[in-house]
Amino acid sequence: MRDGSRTKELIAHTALHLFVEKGITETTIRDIAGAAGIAEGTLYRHYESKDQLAWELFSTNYLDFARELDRLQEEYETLKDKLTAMIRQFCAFFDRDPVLFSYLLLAQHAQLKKVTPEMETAVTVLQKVIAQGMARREVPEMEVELAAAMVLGVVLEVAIFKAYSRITQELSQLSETLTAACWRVLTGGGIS
Amino acid sequence: MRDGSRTKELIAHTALHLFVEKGITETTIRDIAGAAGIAEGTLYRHYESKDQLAWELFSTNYLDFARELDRLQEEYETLKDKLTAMIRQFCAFFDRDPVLFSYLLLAQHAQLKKVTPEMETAVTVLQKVIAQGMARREVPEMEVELAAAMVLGVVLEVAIFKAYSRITQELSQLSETLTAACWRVLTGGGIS
Amino acid sequence: MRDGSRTKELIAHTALHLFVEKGITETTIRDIAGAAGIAEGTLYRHYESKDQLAWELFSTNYLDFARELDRLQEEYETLKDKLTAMIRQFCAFFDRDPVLFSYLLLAQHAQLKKVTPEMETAVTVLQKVIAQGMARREVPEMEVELAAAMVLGVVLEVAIFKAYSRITQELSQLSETLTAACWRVLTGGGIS
Amino acid sequence: MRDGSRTKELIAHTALHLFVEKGITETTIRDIAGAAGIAEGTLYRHYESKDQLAWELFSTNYLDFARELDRLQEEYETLKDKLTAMIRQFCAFFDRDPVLFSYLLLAQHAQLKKVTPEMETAVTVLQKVIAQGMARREVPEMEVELAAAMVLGVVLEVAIFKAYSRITQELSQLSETLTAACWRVLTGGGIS
DNA sequence: TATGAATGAGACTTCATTCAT
DNA sequence: CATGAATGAAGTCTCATTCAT
Repeated sequence: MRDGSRTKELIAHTALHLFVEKGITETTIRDIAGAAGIAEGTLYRHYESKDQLAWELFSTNYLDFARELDRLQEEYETLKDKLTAMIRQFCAFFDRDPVLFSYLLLAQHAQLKKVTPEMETAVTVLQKVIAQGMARREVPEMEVELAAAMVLGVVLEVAIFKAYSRITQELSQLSETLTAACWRVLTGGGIS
Repeated sequence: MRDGSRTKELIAHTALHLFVEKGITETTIRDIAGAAGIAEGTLYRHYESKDQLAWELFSTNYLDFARELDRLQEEYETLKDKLTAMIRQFCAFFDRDPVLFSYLLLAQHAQLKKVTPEMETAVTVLQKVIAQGMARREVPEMEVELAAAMVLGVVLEVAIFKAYSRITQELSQLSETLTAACWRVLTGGGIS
Repeated sequence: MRDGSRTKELIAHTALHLFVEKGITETTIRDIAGAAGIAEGTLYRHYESKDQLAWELFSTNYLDFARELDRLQEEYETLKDKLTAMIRQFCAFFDRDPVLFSYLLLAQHAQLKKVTPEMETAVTVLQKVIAQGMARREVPEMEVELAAAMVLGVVLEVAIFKAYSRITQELSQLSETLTAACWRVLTGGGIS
Repeated sequence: MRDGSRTKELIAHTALHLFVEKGITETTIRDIAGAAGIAEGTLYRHYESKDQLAWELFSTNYLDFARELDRLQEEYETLKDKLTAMIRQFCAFFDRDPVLFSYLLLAQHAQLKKVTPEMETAVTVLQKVIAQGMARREVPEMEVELAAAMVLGVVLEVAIFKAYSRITQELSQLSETLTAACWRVLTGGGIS
């Protein structure tokens, strides 16, 4: 009652889980309020609308993660080190909060329309890093977008498999395997 | 009756596009009827419900594609040939109807719950093929699910990039590049 | 079911009465639907929203009445004849549908904001007619708006008294009395 | 306590303006609190409810004004003098606080239901005064309610025009003109 | 007295679905 | 088979009011 920000976090947490479980549109305000143990109207003291709640949940984490990745890659010199660190970070992020990851994944299609091109995302960071690596002759030249797509695909799809429990190990345990695979994708089959 | 089945296809086609454009839940029966130039009630002559329409659109194509892949892989002996053919097929499928591909992608989250484990999907086919390849010592042993995830990721994410116009080439033109990348992922960096 | 326009009229009629009885904001969609014997959703097949219903009810009749008055005044030459006819018409309008009149009165404050200046209203017609009468030297010069206000006030307030049952006679029976009073207001007390 | 009554007046003042600007139902407690710079709950320290606030605003001023008029008319002997004084007073009232006048006007429809017949209003005072004038043979006999309606209409509608800025002069400047017009209405066109 | 987070009834509106024509 | 007006359950959101601080 005194601490409104606690309520806001409670709503965010509850909504995130329900969104992932049932889908955003399929989750009703009543669902969220009920699960959070608050009144329906209370939600609107903290979020303007359901859409805005979904967007805030998405943008905050999506953009924050990109910033985190960018800060991280700057600490390293080579593409190989950058990539290693980024994938390690990605795995840690997933393991820390798989539900959040799932949300980012499922919300993408709807929310990405609101992401303006100047916003930095994990994709743009990855492309930038790969482009630099090519410029440094670390890896052979190829279309940057294609390279980024393939690298991203390797990591993302494994995470998706994990989210669907098709893979059982912690993602962090696979970090090196993923890095190696990505590196092979980028280096075009030369000796790693 | 000929006219009737034409109407059904018209509905399917229109719905598919609207579903991709706006999302399934966000697309109303009125939207579909309006865009298809038919009355709202008419849709129910051809589909039991909106859910059933969405499901039919998904299952038909999702499962058909898996069957197609399976039939194809049987024509080849080695994993490498199987993979090459499957990826070629995947790219052709995408290029033939990118909207349909987008639909399968977006419908996944909601519809996959209705896919029973015994149904054969592209994922199961891929896993089966990879498992055989490992048994045949074509590629080194590793967790099949992990291998499948990585291979799938490479191909799928490139398709997604293409769907978002982040990549401009036709997917079929990238077929060999993708196959090579997947192969490197699987073979652990040995000489291809 | 076949004739949608009948339903629309039913809604209009029901809403009008409820709006007058309870006020616009105080009347709910459920009230209207219940009183009209239709489902709540049905209202939205005929009106975009409650606001639009209130506006259509207002504008149609308000503007129509002005047009009617204008057509009428054109049939006469002198201000006196025009005024006589207009007041007679006003009284007939009131007697024909007192509820409609009450609605126009009560909706004014909220709806008049949406009336653009170029729209012709009873007020503008009255001002025009009085201005012409002054130009023709039928009545002494004075500020047109002031003259119009006073004439309108005489007629309108009597109608309001009637609407509140403070006056019991039919308005049409008072038509001549009102005309005479208005004329005295305009002519500044000279011999009529 | 001094501070408290100041807060109450602040609320009254703020609410009055918002009520006129947006309508009573359309004005929320939050609107009022926000505009007055107080918390939402504070309003309830001074008024039982929003309805009671609206009613107090109305009844106080509406009834006070009637009392004022009544006291005033008693100071004069003849209808003509009474009327002159009352109209002068009305104009002064309007010019002093046009927003308050607008509020009384717009609140009428909703609040008048709560006005019991024994309460003295401006209308009853006017009727009483006119009835006396007729009894004194100052003006010809006619239905008192009708006479009152017409006189009231002249004055009220001019005020309304002024409130809508269709008339620009101060109402007090029109006081004599209005009195003369009303007199002509009452005297049936005889010599003023 | 003042605050403002919380409440919850209820308002408006949407939309999948039905059915008489 | 086609139509489209009608339905009514359910969803989102508002807002007067309460109450712990």
